[in-house]
Amino acid sequence: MKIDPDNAAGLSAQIAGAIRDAIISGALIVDERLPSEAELADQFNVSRPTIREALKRLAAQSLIRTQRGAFGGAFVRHLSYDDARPQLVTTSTLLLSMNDVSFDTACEARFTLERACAPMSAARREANQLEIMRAEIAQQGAVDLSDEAFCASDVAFHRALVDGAQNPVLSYQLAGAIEAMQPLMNMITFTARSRAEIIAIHTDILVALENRDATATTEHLHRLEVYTKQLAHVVMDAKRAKRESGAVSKPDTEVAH
Amino acid sequence: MKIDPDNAAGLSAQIAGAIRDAIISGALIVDERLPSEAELADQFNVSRPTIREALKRLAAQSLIRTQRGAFGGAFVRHLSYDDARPQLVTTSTLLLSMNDVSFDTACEARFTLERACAPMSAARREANQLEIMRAEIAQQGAVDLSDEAFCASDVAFHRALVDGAQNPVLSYQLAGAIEAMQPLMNMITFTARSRAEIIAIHTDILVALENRDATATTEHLHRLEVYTKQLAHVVMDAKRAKRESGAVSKPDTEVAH
DNA sequence: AGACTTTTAAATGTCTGACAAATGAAAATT
DNA sequence: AATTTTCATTTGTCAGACATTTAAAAGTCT
Repeated sequence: MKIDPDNAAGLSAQIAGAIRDAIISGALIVDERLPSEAELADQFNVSRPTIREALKRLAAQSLIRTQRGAFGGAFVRHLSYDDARPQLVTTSTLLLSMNDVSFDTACEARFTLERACAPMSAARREANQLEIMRAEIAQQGAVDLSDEAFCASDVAFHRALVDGAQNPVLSYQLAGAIEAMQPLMNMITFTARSRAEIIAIHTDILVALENRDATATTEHLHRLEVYTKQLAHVVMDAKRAKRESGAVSKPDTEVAH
Repeated sequence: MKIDPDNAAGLSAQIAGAIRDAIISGALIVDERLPSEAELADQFNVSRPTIREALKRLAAQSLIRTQRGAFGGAFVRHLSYDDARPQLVTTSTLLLSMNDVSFDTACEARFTLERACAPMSAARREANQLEIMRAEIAQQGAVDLSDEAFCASDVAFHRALVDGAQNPVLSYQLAGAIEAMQPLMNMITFTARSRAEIIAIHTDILVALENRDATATTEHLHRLEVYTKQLAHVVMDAKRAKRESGAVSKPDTEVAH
Protein backbone atom coordinates (compact mmCIF):
# COMPACT_ATOMS: atom_id res chain seq x y z
CA MET A 1 0.00 0.00 0.00
CA LYS A 2 2.01 2.99 -1.24
CA ILE A 3 0.51 6.36 -0.47
CA ASP A 4 1.97 9.40 -2.20
CA PRO A 5 1.22 12.67 -0.36
CA ASP A 6 1.87 14.66 -3.56
CA ASN A 7 -0.52 12.61 -5.65
CA ALA A 8 -3.18 14.86 -7.13
CA ALA A 9 -5.82 12.21 -6.46
CA GLY A 10 -5.85 13.09 -2.80
CA LEU A 11 -4.84 11.08 0.22
CA SER A 12 -8.29 9.80 1.15
CA ALA A 13 -8.92 8.57 -2.39
CA GLN A 14 -5.60 6.71 -2.46
CA ILE A 15 -6.21 5.12 0.92
CA ALA A 16 -9.74 4.13 -0.06
CA GLY A 17 -8.32 2.56 -3.21
CA ALA A 18 -5.70 0.61 -1.26
CA ILE A 19 -8.27 -0.82 1.11
CA ARG A 20 -10.68 -1.51 -1.74
CA ASP A 21 -8.01 -3.47 -3.58
CA ALA A 22 -7.32 -5.46 -0.44
CA ILE A 23 -10.98 -6.39 -0.22
CA ILE A 24 -11.30 -7.29 -3.89
CA SER A 25 -8.12 -9.36 -3.86
CA GLY A 26 -9.37 -11.28 -0.86
CA ALA A 27 -6.63 -10.05 1.49
CA LEU A 28 -9.45 -8.80 3.68
CA ILE A 29 -12.29 -11.26 4.04
CA VAL A 30 -15.93 -10.78 4.87
CA ASP A 31 -16.68 -9.66 8.43
CA GLU A 32 -13.00 -9.09 9.09
CA ARG A 33 -12.41 -6.04 11.23
CA LEU A 34 -10.19 -3.29 9.88
CA PRO A 35 -7.78 -1.57 12.25
CA SER A 36 -9.32 1.29 14.20
CA GLU A 37 -9.28 4.75 12.65
CA ALA A 38 -6.47 5.80 14.95
CA GLU A 39 -4.37 2.78 13.97
CA LEU A 40 -5.05 3.32 10.26
CA ALA A 41 -4.11 6.98 10.65
CA ASP A 42 -0.87 5.82 12.18
CA GLN A 43 -0.18 3.19 9.51
CA PHE A 44 -0.81 5.53 6.59
CA ASN A 45 0.77 8.51 8.32
CA VAL A 46 -2.25 10.72 7.94
CA SER A 47 -4.75 12.27 10.31
CA ARG A 48 -7.94 10.67 11.45
CA PRO A 49 -10.28 12.89 9.37
CA THR A 50 -8.44 11.77 6.26
CA ILE A 51 -8.90 8.14 7.24
CA ARG A 52 -12.54 8.81 7.94
CA GLU A 53 -13.06 10.31 4.49
CA ALA A 54 -11.51 7.21 2.98
CA LEU A 55 -13.76 4.92 5.03
CA LYS A 56 -16.85 6.92 4.06
CA ARG A 57 -15.97 6.40 0.41
CA LEU A 58 -15.90 2.66 0.98
CA ALA A 59 -19.11 2.79 2.99
CA ALA A 60 -20.79 4.59 0.09
CA GLN A 61 -19.95 1.58 -2.08
CA SER A 62 -21.28 -0.83 0.55
CA LEU A 63 -17.80 -2.35 0.91
CA ILE A 64 -17.65 -1.80 4.67
CA ARG A 65 -19.98 -1.19 7.55
CA THR A 66 -19.06 0.60 10.77
CA GLN A 67 -20.07 -0.09 14.31
CA ARG A 68 -19.61 2.22 17.23
CA GLY A 69 -18.47 1.35 20.69
CA ALA A 70 -15.83 -0.89 22.20
CA PHE A 71 -14.87 -3.74 19.88
CA GLY A 72 -16.64 -1.81 17.15
CA GLY A 73 -14.91 -0.50 14.09
CA ALA A 74 -15.07 -0.95 10.34
CA PHE A 75 -15.87 -4.41 9.03
CA VAL A 76 -15.71 -5.80 5.54
CA ARG A 77 -19.30 -6.06 4.48
CA HIS A 78 -20.95 -9.06 2.93
CA LEU A 79 -22.22 -7.51 -0.31
CA SER A 80 -25.66 -8.94 -1.06
CA TYR A 81 -27.67 -8.54 -4.22
CA ASP A 82 -30.22 -6.53 -2.28
CA ASP A 83 -27.51 -4.08 -1.22
CA ALA A 84 -26.06 -3.78 -4.69
CA ARG A 85 -29.27 -3.46 -6.68
CA PRO A 86 -30.25 0.06 -5.53
CA GLN A 87 -26.79 1.29 -6.41
CA LEU A 88 -26.99 -0.20 -9.87
CA VAL A 89 -30.42 1.32 -10.37
CA THR A 90 -29.24 4.76 -9.26
CA THR A 91 -26.23 4.63 -11.56
CA SER A 92 -28.20 3.30 -14.50
CA THR A 93 -30.89 5.93 -14.05
CA LEU A 94 -28.32 8.71 -14.03
CA LEU A 95 -26.56 7.26 -17.04
CA LEU A 96 -29.79 7.35 -19.00
CA SER A 97 -30.72 10.87 -17.97
CA MET A 98 -27.24 12.39 -18.35
CA ASN A 99 -26.26 10.86 -21.66
CA ASP A 100 -29.49 11.69 -23.47
CA VAL A 101 -30.03 8.07 -24.39
CA SER A 102 -33.07 7.90 -26.61
CA PHE A 103 -36.14 6.13 -25.37
CA ASP A 104 -35.77 3.62 -28.18
CA THR A 105 -32.20 2.75 -27.27
CA ALA A 106 -33.02 2.20 -23.60
CA CYS A 107 -36.15 0.28 -24.51
CA GLU A 108 -34.29 -1.91 -26.97
CA ALA A 109 -31.63 -2.76 -24.39
CA ARG A 110 -34.18 -3.55 -21.75
CA PHE A 111 -36.30 -5.84 -23.89
CA THR A 112 -33.32 -7.49 -25.52
CA LEU A 113 -32.05 -8.53 -22.10
CA GLU A 114 -35.48 -9.51 -20.90
CA ARG A 115 -36.18 -11.65 -23.94
CA ALA A 116 -32.91 -13.43 -23.26
CA CYS A 117 -34.32 -14.50 -19.89
CA ALA A 118 -37.65 -15.59 -21.31
CA PRO A 119 -36.74 -19.15 -22.36
CA MET A 120 -35.05 -19.85 -19.04
CA SER A 121 -37.97 -18.39 -17.14
CA ALA A 122 -40.40 -20.50 -19.15
CA ALA A 123 -38.43 -23.60 -18.23
CA ARG A 124 -37.77 -22.82 -14.58
CA ARG A 125 -40.38 -20.40 -13.25
CA GLU A 126 -42.02 -21.50 -10.04
CA ALA A 127 -45.52 -20.97 -8.73
CA ASN A 128 -44.63 -17.92 -6.64
CA GLN A 129 -43.36 -15.97 -9.64
CA LEU A 130 -46.59 -16.67 -11.50
CA GLU A 131 -48.47 -15.62 -8.37
CA ILE A 132 -46.69 -12.27 -8.28
CA MET A 133 -47.35 -11.68 -11.97
CA ARG A 134 -51.02 -12.48 -11.54
CA ALA A 135 -51.30 -10.09 -8.61
CA GLU A 136 -49.53 -7.30 -10.49
CA ILE A 137 -51.76 -7.73 -13.51
CA ALA A 138 -54.79 -7.38 -11.23
CA GLN A 139 -53.18 -4.29 -9.71
CA GLN A 140 -52.66 -2.77 -13.12
CA GLY A 141 -56.37 -3.07 -13.85
CA ALA A 142 -57.39 -0.84 -10.93
CA VAL A 143 -59.16 2.20 -12.34
CA ASP A 144 -57.85 4.74 -9.82
CA LEU A 145 -54.19 3.82 -10.33
CA SER A 146 -51.77 6.69 -10.96
CA ASP A 147 -49.36 6.49 -13.87
CA GLU A 148 -46.48 6.16 -11.41
CA ALA A 149 -48.14 3.29 -9.59
CA PHE A 150 -48.93 1.64 -12.90
CA CYS A 151 -45.25 1.83 -13.88
CA ALA A 152 -44.15 0.54 -10.49
CA SER A 153 -46.43 -2.45 -10.88
CA ASP A 154 -45.07 -2.93 -14.39
CA VAL A 155 -41.54 -3.09 -12.96
CA ALA A 156 -42.63 -5.65 -10.35
CA PHE A 157 -44.26 -7.78 -13.05
CA HIS A 158 -41.15 -7.87 -15.19
CA ARG A 159 -38.86 -8.46 -12.25
CA ALA A 160 -40.91 -11.52 -11.38
CA LEU A 161 -40.53 -12.69 -14.95
CA VAL A 162 -36.76 -12.34 -14.76
CA ASP A 163 -36.60 -13.92 -11.32
CA GLY A 164 -38.29 -16.92 -12.88
CA ALA A 165 -35.02 -17.73 -14.62
CA GLN A 166 -33.67 -18.67 -11.17
CA ASN A 167 -30.33 -17.04 -11.85
CA PRO A 168 -29.45 -14.33 -9.32
CA VAL A 169 -26.78 -12.85 -11.57
CA LEU A 170 -29.30 -12.31 -14.31
CA SER A 171 -31.86 -10.94 -11.87
CA TYR A 172 -29.34 -8.42 -10.60
CA GLN A 173 -28.30 -7.21 -14.03
CA LEU A 174 -31.83 -7.06 -15.34
CA ALA A 175 -33.24 -5.25 -12.35
CA GLY A 176 -30.84 -2.44 -13.16
CA ALA A 177 -31.98 -2.23 -16.76
CA ILE A 178 -35.67 -2.50 -15.98
CA GLU A 179 -35.88 -0.20 -12.99
CA ALA A 180 -33.63 2.40 -14.53
CA MET A 181 -36.17 2.84 -17.29
CA GLN A 182 -38.94 3.69 -14.87
CA PRO A 183 -38.38 7.47 -14.92
CA LEU A 184 -38.61 7.38 -18.70
CA MET A 185 -41.79 5.31 -18.51
CA ASN A 186 -43.22 7.67 -15.92
CA MET A 187 -43.12 10.44 -18.50
CA ILE A 188 -45.77 8.60 -20.47
CA THR A 189 -49.38 9.31 -19.69
CA PHE A 190 -51.19 6.00 -19.99
CA THR A 191 -54.67 6.21 -21.39
CA ALA A 192 -57.27 3.64 -20.37
CA ARG A 193 -56.90 2.06 -23.79
CA SER A 194 -53.12 1.73 -23.66
CA ARG A 195 -53.34 0.26 -20.18
CA ALA A 196 -55.81 -2.33 -21.39
CA GLU A 197 -53.49 -3.22 -24.26
CA ILE A 198 -50.48 -3.59 -21.95
CA ILE A 199 -52.47 -5.68 -19.49
CA ALA A 200 -53.57 -7.91 -22.35
CA ILE A 201 -49.96 -8.51 -23.37
CA HIS A 202 -48.97 -9.12 -19.76
CA THR A 203 -51.72 -11.69 -19.54
CA ASP A 204 -50.47 -13.36 -22.70
CA ILE A 205 -46.98 -13.50 -21.22
CA LEU A 206 -48.31 -14.98 -18.00
CA VAL A 207 -50.24 -17.67 -19.88
CA ALA A 208 -47.20 -18.50 -21.99
CA LEU A 209 -45.10 -18.91 -18.85
CA GLU A 210 -47.78 -21.05 -17.24
CA ASN A 211 -47.61 -23.28 -20.32
CA ARG A 212 -43.80 -23.19 -20.22
CA ASP A 213 -43.94 -21.94 -23.79
CA ALA A 214 -40.62 -20.20 -24.42
CA THR A 215 -41.42 -19.17 -27.99
CA ALA A 216 -44.72 -17.56 -27.10
CA THR A 217 -43.18 -15.74 -24.14
CA THR A 218 -40.49 -14.29 -26.37
CA GLU A 219 -43.00 -13.26 -29.00
CA HIS A 220 -45.28 -11.50 -26.56
CA LEU A 221 -42.31 -9.66 -25.09
CA HIS A 222 -41.46 -8.54 -28.59
CA ARG A 223 -45.01 -7.31 -29.09
CA LEU A 224 -44.74 -5.40 -25.83
CA GLU A 225 -41.50 -3.77 -26.95
CA VAL A 226 -43.02 -2.65 -30.23
CA TYR A 227 -46.13 -1.36 -28.50
CA THR A 228 -44.14 0.47 -25.81
CA LYS A 229 -42.01 2.24 -28.37
CA GLN A 230 -45.05 3.18 -30.41
CA LEU A 231 -46.82 4.49 -27.34
CA ALA A 232 -43.82 6.56 -26.37
CA HIS A 233 -43.63 8.08 -29.82
CA VAL A 234 -47.28 9.02 -29.82
CA VAL A 235 -47.07 10.57 -26.36
CA MET A 236 -43.87 12.45 -27.09
CA ASP A 237 -45.04 13.69 -30.46
CA ALA A 238 -48.19 14.98 -28.80
CA LYS A 239 -46.14 16.74 -26.13
CA ARG A 240 -43.88 18.31 -28.69
CA ALA A 241 -46.82 19.46 -30.81
CA LYS A 242 -48.47 20.96 -27.77
CA ARG A 243 -45.29 22.76 -26.76
CA GLU A 244 -44.82 24.20 -30.22
CA SER A 245 -48.43 25.25 -30.63
CA GLY A 246 -48.27 26.78 -27.16
CA ALA A 247 -45.25 28.84 -28.13
CA VAL A 248 -47.09 30.34 -31.10
CA SER A 249 -50.61 30.22 -29.64
CA LYS A 250 -51.37 33.92 -30.07
CA PRO A 251 -50.58 34.02 -33.81
CA ASP A 252 -52.55 30.79 -34.19
CA THR A 253 -55.68 32.16 -32.60
CA GLU A 254 -55.35 35.33 -34.61
CA VAL A 255 -55.15 33.34 -37.81
CA ALA A 256 -58.13 31.30 -36.69
CA HIS A 257 -60.19 34.44 -36.26
CA MET B 1 -33.86 18.34 3.09
CA LYS B 2 -34.62 17.32 6.67
CA ILE B 3 -31.61 16.24 8.67
CA ASP B 4 -32.22 14.52 11.98
CA PRO B 5 -29.24 14.70 14.35
CA ASP B 6 -30.53 11.70 16.30
CA ASN B 7 -30.94 9.46 13.27
CA ALA B 8 -28.84 6.36 13.66
CA ALA B 9 -27.79 6.54 10.01
CA GLY B 10 -25.37 9.33 10.80
CA LEU B 11 -25.33 12.95 9.70
CA SER B 12 -22.95 12.57 6.78
CA ALA B 13 -25.00 9.69 5.33
CA GLN B 14 -28.22 11.71 5.60
CA ILE B 15 -26.67 14.76 3.98
CA ALA B 16 -25.17 12.67 1.20
CA GLY B 17 -28.59 11.14 0.63
CA ALA B 18 -30.25 14.54 0.46
CA ILE B 19 -27.78 15.83 -2.11
CA ARG B 20 -27.95 12.56 -4.04
CA ASP B 21 -31.74 12.82 -4.25
CA ALA B 22 -31.41 16.38 -5.49
CA ILE B 23 -29.11 15.21 -8.27
CA ILE B 24 -31.30 12.26 -9.26
CA SER B 25 -34.46 14.35 -9.24
CA GLY B 26 -32.83 16.91 -11.47
CA ALA B 27 -32.93 19.73 -8.92
CA LEU B 28 -29.16 19.93 -9.37
CA ILE B 29 -28.10 19.73 -12.98
CA VAL B 30 -24.84 18.64 -14.56
CA ASP B 31 -21.87 20.94 -13.98
CA GLU B 32 -23.84 22.95 -11.46
CA ARG B 33 -21.73 24.08 -8.55
CA LEU B 34 -22.78 23.09 -5.06
CA PRO B 35 -22.41 25.62 -2.25
CA SER B 36 -18.96 25.67 -0.69
CA GLU B 37 -18.24 23.32 2.18
CA ALA B 38 -18.49 26.19 4.63
CA GLU B 39 -21.87 27.24 3.26
CA LEU B 40 -23.17 23.67 3.29
CA ALA B 41 -21.98 23.29 6.88
CA ASP B 42 -23.94 26.39 7.71
CA GLN B 43 -27.08 25.29 5.85
CA PHE B 44 -27.18 21.83 7.40
CA ASN B 45 -25.99 23.06 10.78
CA VAL B 46 -23.08 20.66 10.94
CA SER B 47 -19.33 21.02 10.92
CA ARG B 48 -17.16 21.08 7.83
CA PRO B 49 -15.64 17.60 8.40
CA THR B 50 -19.15 16.16 8.42
CA ILE B 51 -19.94 17.91 5.15
CA ARG B 52 -16.68 16.65 3.71
CA GLU B 53 -17.52 13.06 4.64
CA ALA B 54 -20.85 13.45 2.88
CA LEU B 55 -19.17 14.88 -0.24
CA LYS B 56 -16.63 12.04 -0.29
CA ARG B 57 -19.46 9.55 -0.28
CA LEU B 58 -20.90 11.23 -3.36
CA ALA B 59 -17.48 11.42 -4.99
CA ALA B 60 -17.07 7.66 -4.47
CA GLN B 61 -20.20 7.15 -6.54
CA SER B 62 -18.92 9.53 -9.23
CA LEU B 63 -21.86 11.85 -8.58
CA ILE B 64 -19.70 14.90 -7.98
CA ARG B 65 -16.19 16.08 -8.73
CA THR B 66 -14.28 18.63 -6.70
CA GLN B 67 -11.97 21.36 -7.85
CA ARG B 68 -9.60 23.27 -5.64
CA GLY B 69 -8.86 26.92 -5.69
CA ALA B 70 -10.89 30.10 -6.05
CA PHE B 71 -14.18 29.51 -7.86
CA GLY B 72 -13.58 25.82 -7.29
CA GLY B 73 -15.86 23.61 -5.28
CA ALA B 74 -18.02 20.56 -5.78
CA PHE B 75 -19.74 20.19 -9.13
CA VAL B 76 -22.39 17.76 -10.26
CA ARG B 77 -20.54 15.36 -12.44
CA HIS B 78 -21.55 14.23 -15.87
CA LEU B 79 -21.70 10.48 -15.34
CA SER B 80 -20.27 8.76 -18.39
CA TYR B 81 -20.34 5.09 -19.23
CA ASP B 82 -16.57 4.97 -18.85
CA ASP B 83 -16.86 6.30 -15.31
CA ALA B 84 -19.66 3.94 -14.35
CA ARG B 85 -18.28 0.73 -15.87
CA PRO B 86 -15.40 0.17 -13.41
CA GLN B 87 -17.82 0.58 -10.51
CA LEU B 88 -20.20 -1.95 -11.98
CA VAL B 89 -17.34 -4.37 -12.58
CA THR B 90 -16.07 -3.99 -9.01
CA THR B 91 -19.53 -4.56 -7.57
CA SER B 92 -20.29 -7.49 -9.84
CA THR B 93 -16.95 -9.11 -9.06
CA LEU B 94 -17.56 -8.84 -5.34
CA LEU B 95 -21.10 -10.12 -5.69
CA LEU B 96 -19.80 -13.22 -7.42
CA SER B 97 -17.02 -13.87 -4.92
CA MET B 98 -19.03 -13.11 -1.78
CA ASN B 99 -22.21 -14.99 -2.62
CA ASP B 100 -20.50 -18.17 -3.75
CA VAL B 101 -22.21 -18.09 -7.10
CA SER B 102 -21.31 -21.25 -8.96
CA PHE B 103 -19.22 -21.02 -12.07
CA ASP B 104 -22.10 -22.43 -14.08
CA THR B 105 -24.55 -19.82 -12.85
CA ALA B 106 -22.23 -16.94 -13.65
CA CYS B 107 -21.31 -18.48 -16.96
CA GLU B 108 -24.92 -19.03 -17.89
CA ALA B 109 -25.83 -15.43 -17.09
CA ARG B 110 -22.93 -14.09 -19.06
CA PHE B 111 -23.56 -16.11 -22.20
CA THR B 112 -27.30 -15.64 -22.02
CA LEU B 113 -26.83 -11.89 -22.11
CA GLU B 114 -24.14 -12.07 -24.73
CA ARG B 115 -26.22 -14.26 -27.03
CA ALA B 116 -28.98 -11.70 -26.74
CA CYS B 117 -26.63 -9.14 -28.29
CA ALA B 118 -25.48 -11.45 -31.05
CA PRO B 119 -28.26 -10.81 -33.58
CA MET B 120 -27.97 -7.06 -33.15
CA SER B 121 -24.22 -7.21 -33.44
CA ALA B 122 -24.47 -9.30 -36.58
CA ALA B 123 -26.74 -6.69 -38.11
CA ARG B 124 -24.92 -3.55 -36.98
CA ARG B 125 -21.26 -4.36 -36.31
CA GLU B 126 -18.84 -2.02 -38.01
CA ALA B 127 -15.38 -2.63 -39.39
CA ASN B 128 -13.55 -1.44 -36.28
CA GLN B 129 -15.25 -4.02 -34.06
CA LEU B 130 -14.22 -6.78 -36.47
CA GLU B 131 -10.73 -5.31 -36.48
CA ILE B 132 -10.48 -5.50 -32.70
CA MET B 133 -11.75 -9.07 -32.67
CA ARG B 134 -9.23 -10.08 -35.32
CA ALA B 135 -6.40 -8.49 -33.34
CA GLU B 136 -7.46 -10.18 -30.12
CA ILE B 137 -7.68 -13.58 -31.79
CA ALA B 138 -4.13 -13.08 -33.05
CA GLN B 139 -3.08 -12.09 -29.53
CA GLN B 140 -4.65 -15.22 -28.08
CA GLY B 141 -2.51 -17.35 -30.36
CA ALA B 142 0.77 -16.07 -28.92
CA VAL B 143 2.60 -19.01 -27.35
CA ASP B 144 4.14 -17.11 -24.42
CA LEU B 145 0.85 -15.64 -23.24
CA SER B 146 0.03 -16.00 -19.56
CA ASP B 147 -3.35 -17.33 -18.53
CA GLU B 148 -4.24 -13.89 -17.18
CA ALA B 149 -3.32 -12.17 -20.43
CA PHE B 150 -5.29 -14.78 -22.36
CA CYS B 151 -8.35 -14.04 -20.24
CA ALA B 152 -7.89 -10.29 -20.63
CA SER B 153 -7.77 -10.69 -24.39
CA ASP B 154 -10.85 -12.88 -24.17
CA VAL B 155 -12.68 -10.08 -22.36
CA ALA B 156 -11.62 -7.57 -25.01
CA PHE B 157 -12.84 -9.88 -27.77
CA HIS B 158 -16.26 -10.28 -26.24
CA ARG B 159 -16.59 -6.61 -25.40
CA ALA B 160 -15.99 -5.82 -29.06
CA LEU B 161 -18.71 -8.28 -29.95
CA VAL B 162 -21.16 -6.57 -27.61
CA ASP B 163 -20.11 -3.10 -28.75
CA GLY B 164 -21.05 -4.21 -32.24
CA ALA B 165 -24.68 -4.00 -31.20
CA GLN B 166 -24.21 -0.22 -31.14
CA ASN B 167 -26.27 0.16 -28.01
CA PRO B 168 -24.34 1.85 -25.18
CA VAL B 169 -26.82 0.67 -22.56
CA LEU B 170 -26.26 -2.93 -23.56
CA SER B 171 -22.50 -2.43 -23.69
CA TYR B 172 -22.51 -1.04 -20.19
CA GLN B 173 -24.59 -3.85 -18.71
CA LEU B 174 -22.69 -6.56 -20.53
CA ALA B 175 -19.27 -5.23 -19.66
CA GLY B 176 -20.20 -5.73 -16.03
CA ALA B 177 -21.23 -9.32 -16.58
CA ILE B 178 -18.27 -10.21 -18.79
CA GLU B 179 -15.49 -8.52 -16.85
CA ALA B 180 -16.82 -9.64 -13.50
CA MET B 181 -16.28 -13.23 -14.60
CA GLN B 182 -12.61 -12.66 -15.31
CA PRO B 183 -11.38 -13.63 -11.82
CA LEU B 184 -13.29 -16.90 -12.14
CA MET B 185 -11.84 -17.49 -15.58
CA ASN B 186 -8.36 -16.69 -14.30
CA MET B 187 -8.63 -19.68 -12.01
CA ILE B 188 -8.63 -21.94 -15.03
CA THR B 189 -5.32 -23.12 -16.39
CA PHE B 190 -5.62 -23.10 -20.14
CA THR B 191 -3.76 -25.88 -21.88
CA ALA B 192 -2.47 -25.37 -25.41
CA ARG B 193 -5.25 -27.58 -26.66
CA SER B 194 -8.03 -25.72 -24.87
CA ARG B 195 -6.66 -22.42 -26.12
CA ALA B 196 -6.68 -23.70 -29.67
CA GLU B 197 -10.29 -24.81 -29.25
CA ILE B 198 -11.36 -21.42 -27.88
CA ILE B 199 -9.52 -19.59 -30.62
CA ALA B 200 -11.24 -21.76 -33.19
CA ILE B 201 -14.65 -20.84 -31.79
CA HIS B 202 -13.67 -17.18 -31.65
CA THR B 203 -12.71 -17.39 -35.28
CA ASP B 204 -16.05 -18.97 -36.12
CA ILE B 205 -17.81 -16.14 -34.32
CA LEU B 206 -15.76 -13.56 -36.19
CA VAL B 207 -16.58 -15.13 -39.54
CA ALA B 208 -20.26 -15.31 -38.66
CA LEU B 209 -20.26 -11.62 -37.78
CA GLU B 210 -18.40 -10.78 -40.97
CA ASN B 211 -21.16 -12.58 -42.85
CA ARG B 212 -23.80 -10.85 -40.72
CA ASP B 213 -25.07 -14.31 -39.86
CA ALA B 214 -27.03 -13.94 -36.64
CA THR B 215 -27.93 -17.59 -36.31
CA ALA B 216 -24.37 -18.82 -36.71
CA THR B 217 -23.09 -16.22 -34.23
CA THR B 218 -25.60 -17.36 -31.64
CA GLU B 219 -24.78 -21.01 -32.21
CA HIS B 220 -21.04 -20.52 -31.88
CA LEU B 221 -21.58 -18.55 -28.68
CA HIS B 222 -23.58 -21.46 -27.40
CA ARG B 223 -20.76 -23.84 -28.30
CA LEU B 224 -18.37 -21.58 -26.43
CA GLU B 225 -20.57 -21.61 -23.34
CA VAL B 226 -20.77 -25.37 -23.33
CA TYR B 227 -17.04 -25.71 -23.85
CA THR B 228 -16.22 -23.15 -21.17
CA LYS B 229 -18.35 -24.91 -18.61
CA GLN B 230 -16.86 -28.27 -19.51
CA LEU B 231 -13.36 -26.88 -19.27
CA ALA B 232 -14.09 -25.40 -15.87
CA HIS B 233 -15.43 -28.69 -14.62
CA VAL B 234 -12.38 -30.60 -15.77
CA VAL B 235 -10.00 -28.08 -14.23
CA MET B 236 -11.89 -27.86 -10.95
CA ASP B 237 -12.34 -31.61 -10.66
CA ALA B 238 -8.61 -32.01 -11.20
CA LYS B 239 -7.88 -29.41 -8.53
CA ARG B 240 -10.24 -31.05 -6.09
CA ALA B 241 -8.79 -34.49 -6.76
CA LYS B 242 -5.30 -33.14 -6.26
CA ARG B 243 -6.26 -31.46 -3.02
CA GLU B 244 -7.91 -34.59 -1.68
CA SER B 245 -5.12 -36.87 -2.72
CA GLY B 246 -2.72 -34.38 -1.13
CA ALA B 247 -4.61 -34.50 2.14
CA VAL B 248 -4.41 -38.29 2.24
CA SER B 249 -1.21 -38.66 0.26
CA LYS B 250 0.62 -40.71 2.87
CA PRO B 251 -2.06 -43.40 3.20
CA ASP B 252 -2.33 -43.45 -0.60
CA THR B 253 1.33 -44.08 -1.17
CA GLU B 254 1.33 -46.70 1.56
CA VAL B 255 -1.46 -48.50 -0.19
CA ALA B 256 0.39 -48.24 -3.45
CA HIS B 257 3.41 -49.90 -1.92
C1' DA C 1 -3.08 50.21 -25.36
C1' DG C 2 -1.77 45.55 -24.90
C1' DA C 3 0.80 41.73 -22.98
C1' DC C 4 2.91 39.98 -19.05
C1' DT C 5 3.61 39.50 -13.97
C1' DT C 6 2.19 39.83 -9.29
C1' DT C 7 -1.09 39.96 -5.86
C1' DT C 8 -5.03 38.35 -3.61
C1' DA C 9 -9.18 36.17 -2.21
C1' DA C 10 -11.73 31.97 -2.13
C1' DA C 11 -11.99 27.31 -1.99
C1' DT C 12 -10.54 22.55 -1.03
C1' DG C 13 -7.07 19.44 1.44
C1' DT C 14 -5.12 18.27 5.71
C1' DC C 15 -3.90 18.38 10.64
C1' DT C 16 -4.52 18.84 15.72
C1' DG C 17 -7.11 18.38 19.65
C1' DA C 18 -11.19 17.80 21.93
C1' DC C 19 -15.65 15.99 23.53
C1' DA C 20 -20.02 13.15 22.97
C1' DA C 21 -22.19 8.79 22.43
C1' DA C 22 -22.37 4.00 21.99
C1' DT C 23 -21.04 -0.54 23.30
C1' DG C 24 -19.39 -4.68 25.13
C1' DA C 25 -16.32 -6.56 28.69
C1' DA C 26 -14.95 -6.70 33.26
C1' DA C 27 -15.64 -5.63 38.00
C1' DA C 28 -18.60 -4.82 41.79
C1' DT C 29 -22.78 -5.59 44.19
C1' DT C 30 -26.85 -7.78 45.70
C1' DA D 1 -25.57 -16.75 40.52
C1' DA D 2 -27.71 -12.91 38.64
C1' DT D 3 -27.77 -8.14 38.17
C1' DT D 4 -25.88 -3.69 38.13
C1' DT D 5 -22.17 -0.52 37.66
C1' DT D 6 -17.95 0.91 35.98
C1' DC D 7 -14.75 1.47 32.42
C1' DA D 8 -11.95 1.35 28.36
C1' DT D 9 -12.36 1.47 23.44
C1' DT D 10 -14.04 3.19 19.22
C1' DT D 11 -16.80 5.81 16.13
C1' DG D 12 -19.34 10.37 15.45
C1' DT D 13 -19.02 15.21 15.59
C1' DC D 14 -17.18 19.74 16.33
C1' DA D 15 -13.95 23.89 16.32
C1' DG D 16 -10.11 26.13 14.65
C1' DA D 17 -5.97 26.38 12.16
C1' DC D 18 -2.73 26.19 8.30
C1' DA D 19 -1.23 24.57 3.55
C1' DT D 20 -2.17 24.41 -1.26
C1' DT D 21 -4.37 25.41 -5.39
C1' DT D 22 -6.56 28.34 -8.57
C1' DA D 23 -8.43 31.99 -11.28
C1' DA D 24 -9.71 36.63 -11.19
C1' DA D 25 -8.06 41.24 -10.36
C1' DA D 26 -4.59 44.58 -9.92
C1' DG D 27 -0.29 46.18 -11.16
C1' DT D 28 3.76 46.77 -14.27
C1' DC D 29 6.38 46.99 -18.26
C1' DT D 30 6.94 47.53 -23.23
